[in-house]
Amino acid sequence: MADVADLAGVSLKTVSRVVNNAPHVQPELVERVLAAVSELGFRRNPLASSLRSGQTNATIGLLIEEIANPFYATIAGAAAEVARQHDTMLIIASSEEDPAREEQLLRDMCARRVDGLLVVPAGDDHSFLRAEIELGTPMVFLDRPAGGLLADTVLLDNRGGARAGVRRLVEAGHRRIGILLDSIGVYTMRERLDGAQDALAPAGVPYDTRLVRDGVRDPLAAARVVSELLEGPDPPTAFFSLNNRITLGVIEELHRRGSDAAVLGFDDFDVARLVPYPLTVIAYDTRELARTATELLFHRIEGDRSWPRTVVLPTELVARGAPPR
Amino acid sequence: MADVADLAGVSLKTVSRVVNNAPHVQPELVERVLAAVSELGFRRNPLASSLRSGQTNATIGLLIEEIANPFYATIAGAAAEVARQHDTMLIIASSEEDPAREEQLLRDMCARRVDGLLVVPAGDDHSFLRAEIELGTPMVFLDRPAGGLLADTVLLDNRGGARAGVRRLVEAGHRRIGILLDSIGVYTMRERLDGAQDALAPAGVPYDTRLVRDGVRDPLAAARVVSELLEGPDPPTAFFSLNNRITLGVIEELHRRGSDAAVLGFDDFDVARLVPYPLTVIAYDTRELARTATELLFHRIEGDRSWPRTVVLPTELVARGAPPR
DNA sequence: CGCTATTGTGACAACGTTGTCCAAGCCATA
DNA sequence: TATGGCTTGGACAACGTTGTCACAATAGCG
Repeated sequence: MADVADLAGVSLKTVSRVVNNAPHVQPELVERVLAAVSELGFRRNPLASSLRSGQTNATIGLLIEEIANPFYATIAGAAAEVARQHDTMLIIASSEEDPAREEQLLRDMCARRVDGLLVVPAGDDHSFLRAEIELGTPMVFLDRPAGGLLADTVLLDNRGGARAGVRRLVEAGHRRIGILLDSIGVYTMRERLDGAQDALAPAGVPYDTRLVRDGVRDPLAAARVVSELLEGPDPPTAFFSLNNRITLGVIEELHRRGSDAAVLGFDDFDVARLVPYPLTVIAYDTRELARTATELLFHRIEGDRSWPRTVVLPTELVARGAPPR
Repeated sequence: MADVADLAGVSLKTVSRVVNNAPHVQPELVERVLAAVSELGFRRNPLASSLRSGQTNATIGLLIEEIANPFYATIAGAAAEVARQHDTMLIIASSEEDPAREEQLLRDMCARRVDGLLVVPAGDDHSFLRAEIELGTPMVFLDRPAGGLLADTVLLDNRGGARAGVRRLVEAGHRRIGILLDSIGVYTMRERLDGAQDALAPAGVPYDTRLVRDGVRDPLAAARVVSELLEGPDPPTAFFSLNNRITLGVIEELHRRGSDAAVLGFDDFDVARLVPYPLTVIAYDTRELARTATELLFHRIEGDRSWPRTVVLPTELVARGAPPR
């Protein structure tokens, strides 16, 4: 900047004024400075700028579990889009579901003085962020609530969606429903399971824990569990899979066996149309989830200091897949 | 930091030494400083640090077309993983295939003094980056080559993969092959098309431009084009779709019609196993692509100043999908 | 013509760090 | 006791920028 000032024959401060479009600079000087800027290829260093001004550095952080997962990729895409509308860069970090790593990454982002933070929580204690929040870094949690912290949160209606889906199964006469889930340790899974129970009880269908299988991590495991349940005594006539990875495995196995069990799956997926089996999915708008959260974050960044909000977005039942063979 | 120094009763510089694990500080003082640090909740500001030291700021930038696209999401995931191994943060920005936006984002990232840049090019002129490269910001291009710039590049063997796939179709006796592509303006599409021609010519199969359809943007369009070709005179007996979005549409339409045309698709996709149609895909390792590029970038960051390299990764033919009904 | 507004410009310090350099203290050796 | 080396701590400037303030130049007024 000093070089530019020398070349243009003005003071360093005048250069600063020009590059910041500050008022009260003679048009002629502006011209000279701009000429010098482009001659020297000068570009303002936003880091130094935000160091001095203490103001925003036009960066927000997004913490997710795993970028390569389409759910989080969609979130990242929507967040990036909103960020871009606010001329803000997005830093993305993956916690890989590891609470220790999550804490380290969040601290690191705060140390970088991001303007705000979007967090899909992995751990269940986020009280270490309280100091940051009080220090003025706005944060919005999405998909899952923060642990031990009152903060803005945007969630899906996991429980309501599961309740509506299972109610439909029950109304269709199913009394034995196999339920497959990834991990009961995850908030969304617990909510979905609670929703299923909500729907069973009033219909007088007993909640049979032998039909509920935790720890189903991938399609292969799902296929195996379906086999077990179908070959056991008093097999289920319907399956409720609590995420789309599981749904794929369930369908594959049912298709292979030529079974006609009903399938209800939480999470939609793009190729669902192509799947050779009829199923009902509990769908939701992932982009909307992220968009809502990011917009809330920018409200906070722009100074909204009102009481923390919790927003719950609706889910929808959708019929998918090819009709049975 | 000054507050910490006061509380610990040492000089500011000593605090700096402690937080940087510098040698030659009395263990007792280290203790006092650390106590003060945790009491005051002090955290080093890496931005100010890198401003002063002029050294790395432990951040690399990744420019892709669109985060929500699984291909780019996978790239981002692999890049993030390698970055993490180097204790480096990853900034991700989407160009949305817009060259002007690409230029702006790349300039912005350079202004933020990232340690290096990973770029999936959207535009076809990147000469504006020459100044940055000379200024010492390492860059690696992946999936597509940079335009008008000699730089490190990691590519897939698009042409070879297409050649091998089409050769197999030809060897199976197909003489009329419908080819569907997204946009001839994209480098990878041109390469794949060239590969197809490479395989047709030596087998004496004419390259019939009426069978080549550009501008097929989504599965629906692909289905429509398949219909047209099949209903036209002298319909194709095989289809080569140049990306997986198109493959989905092609299969859906063929399945609907009960056709038994052969399908060759560029790009693998996770649910390919479930697809109710036999197909051959040209697969490749997206994670490996990104990993190779990111590791090359870190070599450069760590001081490798050798001549720019171009790495081409192989593709593989894989049989996928259910056997015909 | 002197007086005050108004506008344009620049000197200076500060943001939070760290590199450089010097000084003080200590010990060992001659 | 004097000399030298080694360890440790601190003063200072600098990284690239901007906020504050003061000053100079111009215009407007009686």
